[in-house]
Amino acid sequence: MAVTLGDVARHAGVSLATASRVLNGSARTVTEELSAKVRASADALGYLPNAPAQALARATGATIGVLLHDVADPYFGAIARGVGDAAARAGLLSLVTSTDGDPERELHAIRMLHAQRVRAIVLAGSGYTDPDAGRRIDEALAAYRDQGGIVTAITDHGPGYGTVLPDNRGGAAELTTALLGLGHRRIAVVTGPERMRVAQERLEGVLEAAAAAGLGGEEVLVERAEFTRDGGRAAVARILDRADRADRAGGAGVRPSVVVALSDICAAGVLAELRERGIAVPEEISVAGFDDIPLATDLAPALSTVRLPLADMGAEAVRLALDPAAGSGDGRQVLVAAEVVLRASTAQAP
Amino acid sequence: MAVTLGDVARHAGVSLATASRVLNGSARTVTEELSAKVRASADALGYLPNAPAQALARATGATIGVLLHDVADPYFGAIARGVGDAAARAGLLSLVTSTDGDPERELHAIRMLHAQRVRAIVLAGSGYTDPDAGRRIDEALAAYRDQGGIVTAITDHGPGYGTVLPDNRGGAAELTTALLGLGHRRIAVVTGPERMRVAQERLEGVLEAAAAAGLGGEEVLVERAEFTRDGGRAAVARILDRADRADRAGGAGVRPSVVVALSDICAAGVLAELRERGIAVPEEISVAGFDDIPLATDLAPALSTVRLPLADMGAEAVRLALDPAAGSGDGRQVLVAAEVVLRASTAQAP
DNA sequence: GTGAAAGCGCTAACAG
DNA sequence: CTGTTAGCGCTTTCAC
Repeated sequence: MAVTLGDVARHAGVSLATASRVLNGSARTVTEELSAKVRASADALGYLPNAPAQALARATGATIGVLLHDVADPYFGAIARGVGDAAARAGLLSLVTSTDGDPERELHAIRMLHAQRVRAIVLAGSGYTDPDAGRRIDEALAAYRDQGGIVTAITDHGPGYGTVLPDNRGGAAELTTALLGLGHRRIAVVTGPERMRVAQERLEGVLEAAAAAGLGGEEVLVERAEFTRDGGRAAVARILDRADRADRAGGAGVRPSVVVALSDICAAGVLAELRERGIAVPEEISVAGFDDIPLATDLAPALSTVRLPLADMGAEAVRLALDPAAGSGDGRQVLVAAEVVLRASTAQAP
Repeated sequence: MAVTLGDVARHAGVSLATASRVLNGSARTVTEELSAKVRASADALGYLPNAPAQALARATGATIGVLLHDVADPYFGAIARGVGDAAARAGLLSLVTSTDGDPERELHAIRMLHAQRVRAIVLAGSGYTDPDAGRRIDEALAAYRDQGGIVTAITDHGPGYGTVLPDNRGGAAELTTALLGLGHRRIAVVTGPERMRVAQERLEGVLEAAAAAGLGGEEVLVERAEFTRDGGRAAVARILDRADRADRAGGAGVRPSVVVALSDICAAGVLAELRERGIAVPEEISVAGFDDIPLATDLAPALSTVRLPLADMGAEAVRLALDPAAGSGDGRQVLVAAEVVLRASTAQAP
């Protein structure tokens, strides 16, 4: 049914090999005359290469895989876009898998991508810290690499992988310092699940800056949450309830004057909960996020955050994968700067 | 290098055919004894099927393609997530292509997906109305279908395609009616580019409801914009500038009392522009959007909009593609209801 | 129920 | 520079 290379070759009166050479690039060269004939036949017949056949013959496909938590999440969506665009520029298609951060599903996704013989796998959201799940995933990744696959990561996944390294720690530290500069002395941090490397790095940045400014452990409340809107909402609710209970028990002013959510999505939930409780932001409590997702500036109030060039990071991960010369340092790393963006959700401490 | 089916067969002491039958399903049955042996060998050796080879032999791949404007856009991101999940449930991987609505890129993407021999193509964001570009795209799609491909669409693409049909027109009409009920009599509509079918349908819904309520052409201002934040922002700026100019020229009260942006992203831009101009929402002007993207409720103020079950729509499109019995009506359509959600951005007309 | 063998469409030596 | 040919790994008749 479909037009094959053979059909084109016959129609052009050349051999299969020649047709292949002109249509699907090759080192060897073909005379312009035959070349033109083949091209003419190809589009007269409406030839479209059979990618699986090419992948089989070449032992590598024309696709690139992306592993992330959720494409619908603005953070990952932007990365997926960057990966997709860079892949397209290289003539590749991108396979996107949303795993919700579930190690079992990540493992399965990696196997599927491996089976597809994708040219490379970009790890965008698999920042596990859990060694157990990590081992099996590493094995799957190793098997893939042993067969010529390339793995590249956004956020550290250990040495050996080309890595795009956003300055999570530095950005978080800078943000914290800025907040401290506004006079805040009691700060609540809504961080992500322990297994997420980004969450850990960002948390460390906050803690580090707080400690450097002489804040003690009691002045920095850390609350874990999923990196989702509801996670942020619930986390801030717990923080406030606890503070209020302490207040009633005699303490005073134990409420934090600022809450730093380590992801914008989370911060959106924090804002929602605060609004619902009638707590004015930033008059009573300041709020900051991280990532600077596209809608951050449209939240109520406009969210102060740390900007990361998400799409570029995705593109960079692809470049690292496809270009053996890209990246520097022994782990082939690309460092990405984070930039503090102060908007309306943060103000001088009351 | 890689472990092949042949290796497994040899290791298990059976033929290639038998190994294939047990590992990659088939109508024929194999004794439990051999079956077990093969499975044991397979995972002793760490066998992973070669998807391209399977695709070549079977003449169809284990992937599904999604064509959309931009994965990073919440509307499409949610759809992509739904498609990806449904695909995963069917054991398939999903290929995502962002085209920014550019017909040339859409055409190219369709060809790439066809070349990959994807099992189906889900058209999520190709609602062109422009017949010129449409023709070439239809041809590419037809060629794909002639070779056994299945095309399914979200939003109407003409008969012949299985279609998931959100009630754009009805939702827009209902929203408009609700606005009219709040006393608004001068309404501005920020719609999308002419080539986008969704934009047209939604616009028609608004116009229809307005006409039914006896509003004349002068009371409904229509402004086109790209369906992006900046598009919405610029559109509302044009609307206001024009109204203000008219005001100065002697007219009075020509400013609309409500602006309906036919996409939430657009509405976010509208809100931003209004905020910048110091116009209070909803006190001076009400604003409404469409889609109910996840962050709609977190905008400033919380956005009134029309909810569409985006992820479900994506999943439904996949079901339509994979299950020949799915969908009803001659065009195999699945109707999806839209629900008006009134939040803080709309209020009684001043 | 199981195996042998013929492709699927293309690439890449290898000759000429 | 061009053509011949042997696979790539798997599925699938077709015999046994």
